[in-house]
Amino acid sequence: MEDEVDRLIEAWRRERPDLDVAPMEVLSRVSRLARHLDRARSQAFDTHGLESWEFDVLAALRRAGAPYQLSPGKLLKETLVTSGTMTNRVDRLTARGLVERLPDPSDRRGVLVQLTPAGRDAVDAAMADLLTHERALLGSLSERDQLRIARVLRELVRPFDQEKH
Amino acid sequence: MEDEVDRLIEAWRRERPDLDVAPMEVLSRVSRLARHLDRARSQAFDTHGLESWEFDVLAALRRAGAPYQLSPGKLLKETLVTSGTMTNRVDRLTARGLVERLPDPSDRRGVLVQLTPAGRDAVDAAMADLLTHERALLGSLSERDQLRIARVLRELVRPFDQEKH
DNA sequence: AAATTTTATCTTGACGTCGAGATACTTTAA
DNA sequence: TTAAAGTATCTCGACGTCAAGATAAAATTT
Repeated sequence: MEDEVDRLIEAWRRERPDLDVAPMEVLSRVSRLARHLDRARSQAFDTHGLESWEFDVLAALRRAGAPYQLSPGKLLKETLVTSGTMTNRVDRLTARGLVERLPDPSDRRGVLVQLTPAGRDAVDAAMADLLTHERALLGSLSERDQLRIARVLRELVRPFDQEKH
Repeated sequence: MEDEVDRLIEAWRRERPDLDVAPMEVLSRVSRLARHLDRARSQAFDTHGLESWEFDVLAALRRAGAPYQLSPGKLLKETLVTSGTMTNRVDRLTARGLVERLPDPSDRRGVLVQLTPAGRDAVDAAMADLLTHERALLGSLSERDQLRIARVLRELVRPFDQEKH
């Protein structure tokens, strides 16, 4: 059974028979699937009154464990946005009462961003819901296929993860 | 060997042992890999003086085959952006001499966007280069693994492709 | 044939991100 | 101890996207 990427590849094969377009079979599907996942995520978060970017920040704090504090610098490394963006995000999350800014006791330049109880509740509920949705998406895959594909994807991502630091 | 997603999952398991985070093994890797691919694409296009969004539009026209014409409406379906965005993109590509706007002879409301020879050269060169880079990324995978993963990804994407129309 | 609805494209204003630069504080070196 | 370099965060202007609305033409209905 065909998908959109099959159409895409077929068009390129017709127009550029000189090119080997085999890599698209994997990588174009990864890109398209990711775009769809983003949309599905946004929908799942809608239920909880959260935007995707809000979840990203709150989730980073939640993962850090009690007392759910991270510096803006750590946060922007976790979420891969720039410092100007993070300042803006923390401003808006503060206005919504989901996080608060605290002075860093050990560095007077620094700030700690901390999850409020409301923020923690919001991210916990959203995360549970997100996983339910994701599980449904993977429903068609056997457990064995899931393990297989996870292994292969890890292989593909590794070079990127390593090139930092 | 571990990757960033392993770290991520481990953190969630520690903080939320009540949740089944297995779906992240596949889907978080898809999202992260896609983000990395976007960056790699941007770099590949840099060599040819193209932005990613420029390539997306030019590639859609190129795939359409001679005479490399599509309406703005068709283009925005292919590239998944809104009409305001497409107007803006076509404006800028026209300014760069990579496409031109022609009146649609069969519908006076309509416009046809056509690749110029310079536009065609640019997209052809960029596409060849992109595939070379992508092939390198997939280098570590056996052909068999590539086929396998493509098949599984097609399965995962299909529900999304179908829900439209 | 006139009125209505639909289709195609462009215009506009709001919004979020980026990236360069500014500010304040800390660390290292002289 | 003073100067220089480094680090953490915020400010601000430019840019691209989106979504709603405007305009124009075509298709459909009456």
